[in-house]
Amino acid sequence: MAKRLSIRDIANELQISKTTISFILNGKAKEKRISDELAEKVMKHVAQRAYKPNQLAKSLSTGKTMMIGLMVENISDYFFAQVAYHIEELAYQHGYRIIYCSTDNDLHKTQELISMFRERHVDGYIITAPAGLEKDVQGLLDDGLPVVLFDRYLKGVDTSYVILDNYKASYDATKYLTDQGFENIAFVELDSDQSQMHDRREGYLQAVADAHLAPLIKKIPFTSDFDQKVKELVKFIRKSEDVDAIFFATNYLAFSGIKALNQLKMHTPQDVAIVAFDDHEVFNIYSPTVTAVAQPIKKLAQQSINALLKMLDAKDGTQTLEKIEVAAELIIRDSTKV
Amino acid sequence: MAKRLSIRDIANELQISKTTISFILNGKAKEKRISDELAEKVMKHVAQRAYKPNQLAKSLSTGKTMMIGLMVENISDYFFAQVAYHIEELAYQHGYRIIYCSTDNDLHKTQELISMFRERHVDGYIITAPAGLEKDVQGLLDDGLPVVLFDRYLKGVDTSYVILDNYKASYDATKYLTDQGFENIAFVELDSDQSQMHDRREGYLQAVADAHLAPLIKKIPFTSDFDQKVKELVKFIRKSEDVDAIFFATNYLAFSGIKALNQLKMHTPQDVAIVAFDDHEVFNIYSPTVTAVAQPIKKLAQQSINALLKMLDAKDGTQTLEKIEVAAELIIRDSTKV
DNA sequence: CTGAAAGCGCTTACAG
DNA sequence: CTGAAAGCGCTTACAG
Repeated sequence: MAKRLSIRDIANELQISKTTISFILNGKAKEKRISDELAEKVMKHVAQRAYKPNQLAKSLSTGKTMMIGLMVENISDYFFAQVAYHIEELAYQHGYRIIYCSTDNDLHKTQELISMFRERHVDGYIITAPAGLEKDVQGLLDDGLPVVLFDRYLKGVDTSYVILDNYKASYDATKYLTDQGFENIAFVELDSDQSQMHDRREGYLQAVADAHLAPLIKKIPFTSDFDQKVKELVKFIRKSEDVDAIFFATNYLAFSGIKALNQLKMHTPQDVAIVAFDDHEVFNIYSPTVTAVAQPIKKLAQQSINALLKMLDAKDGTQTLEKIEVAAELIIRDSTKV
Repeated sequence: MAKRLSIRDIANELQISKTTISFILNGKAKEKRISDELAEKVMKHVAQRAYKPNQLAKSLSTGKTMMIGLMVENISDYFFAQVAYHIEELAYQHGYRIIYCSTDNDLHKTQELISMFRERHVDGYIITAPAGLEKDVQGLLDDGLPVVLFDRYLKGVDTSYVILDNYKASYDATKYLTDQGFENIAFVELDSDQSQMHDRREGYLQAVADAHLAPLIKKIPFTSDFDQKVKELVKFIRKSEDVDAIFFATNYLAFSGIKALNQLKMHTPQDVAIVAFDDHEVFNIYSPTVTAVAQPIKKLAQQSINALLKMLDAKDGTQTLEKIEVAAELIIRDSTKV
């Protein structure tokens, strides 16, 4: 293994001190009043020798790693994978690298991952928090580590967050259904205790109430697998004969629902209309195409990384928190045509 | 920001040397013949003070970071996201952390990412290589850095790889179609120059030839977006009237094809049967469900990380390379029913 | 303008 | 069995 060049090698080759080279490499030539010629000479030589500073050593002495820890619920989920992709891209442009992981929405696993990220000294965090993570996030903040909550916030934790305006998005989608004349709109959700689920349910309830209709909520166990969800939904749909529209709180639930409807030989939108929260590329492929509440993924990614960069740039004490609720977009397709 | 504990703090608190503590923490207590009592006392104190060694410092002095660089084509793609998820899990169990990135199959971007990973001193690499990366991978190997090629190999680069047996998988799927009595089987692929595309095409060609049928290949530009692909396929299908089955070389192509068939109001499998390379959860949801060549994702992930760990463990000189071709599984569903 | 020196927090060869 | 010391490759306060 070829020995890597160190700053000392460069210093020796050029017969000047490491200090001077370090200053030049870190853009402090002007500030330290180093002559332009010298700076240029060094830069040229460094480029020619293809010298790359050792980031490990740099991090050890500066305390910054230029790494951001991104904890999503599951990196293999379409929504999170997309978000991760964009965040990676944007972070990269600002000199930051991303290190991801999947929390599986498991509190214990997430706590372990945080402690691993701390050991690795990541500079900042973007987290889709499972319920119960309040103390751990507060712990990070107390130690001066910036955290941006993503997709859901944590009550009582005062830090930046970027979430969808779930309440309004859900309200609007439901109202769209009532406006279309649907009268028995069911809401299918996960029995999880997260802020976004809660807000989606509330939006639905309000819109139904505003239209003087009766709500009907079906909760599916969070831990059930795909086939179990389908089974649950088949049962539910079968016994809810008068339901004329179903609003699924996530796209995965919608997939289970579509499968269930297929099994029941029911047709969309003739027998029952459907709307899904969270768009998915597939919704636009099969017919009927599926009406969906689309999260503006790029925008969410952008806002998150921006919020974090702002905290990262802030000198101690001047923290500016950003609490952002991004508006969703209702994409109307064939599954709700009347 | 609370000052973190260092090994020196622990040493002071316990009135023994850093050396001893370091030995104990690294499981060398026995080897260094440190008394059990002392070792236990230290461990207890470390646990109680919640001392975590600084990985940065550790890495700087050992030269190991316990990080693996995982470069996939696109982390937001279903297949790669799944693989990444499993690799992360397995690596974690062996004390390694994963740092991912997406190459977008772009040579230049990939080269940059490699150089970024080198700066970060990752211990090993798992790479889905874009065409033309031969020299860069060889460069890593020359510097003693282990590389496992994933999903596709690179001709002339002698290192471990884990790929699907694309040729056989493709041959078998095509043979299944000919056995079913289909006589005009088209093969839709991307015009990219990667080993796996090449092997899939060859498998198809051989199976068609073996059945004394004529091949029909349609190449779609790699850079086209979804709608462009659909358009191309609509044109292609319209003018290829006698085609009775289409074999798509990737699941994304299959999605475009399904959309195209929908636009043409053609029915599957009555008008034309379809098979997709790479299974997708959605293939089992909509009807007709889609026959697919499934990559055993978990197995691929497992083999890859194993191959890498083997190289990582090897003392210099005793490298054991693994060149693994994993068998695919043909999952027969409704889209090819006769 | 420039350099010698201390320090970041570990590991480990060496000496006893 | 245990410790003082050098070293990993940077940065930066300090001195000139």
